[in-house]
Amino acid sequence: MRYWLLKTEPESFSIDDFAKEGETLWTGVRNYQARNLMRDDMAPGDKVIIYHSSANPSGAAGVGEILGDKVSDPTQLDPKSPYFDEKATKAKPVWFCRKVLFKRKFKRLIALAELKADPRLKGIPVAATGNRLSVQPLTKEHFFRIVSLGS
DNA sequence: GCCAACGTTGGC
DNA sequence: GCCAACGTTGGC
Repeated sequence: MRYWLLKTEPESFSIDDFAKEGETLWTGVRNYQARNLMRDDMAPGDKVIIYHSSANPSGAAGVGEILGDKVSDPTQLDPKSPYFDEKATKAKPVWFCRKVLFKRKFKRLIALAELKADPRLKGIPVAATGNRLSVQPLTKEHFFRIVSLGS
């Protein structure tokens, strides 16, 4: 089993939206490295930290779990979607997503400043300068440290 | 709103 | 294949 961090902008999809919906297709990833991680390296049962980006403050908001196999991202075929990709076809999709199950919301948001300051989270990708990847691998230790900070 | 960091595009 | 220009992300 692997552990991941998934970024979302709470203005468009927050941990509360996620809690309300219960499960969601994690669409809209449009970066090849992030896509490859979602498509090739995720597996059902993997655990994810939901991270609020471009927020006040930004930080870790809760936990989810990967459900099922990779899925063609339906937004790439929708001309009305901001994620529409004219190079993609139904037969040859370019972008993939996963269904993610809501597990829980943290008792408090663990702000980025706190993630950066925690010695047990040394080396965590989201704290690195300029790291824009929206899907990031986490070590088991880092994952459980964040969970314990949020419990 | 600023700007640093990074990814992508496209000319050559 | 190099690299400058440009667009985007995302913290502050």
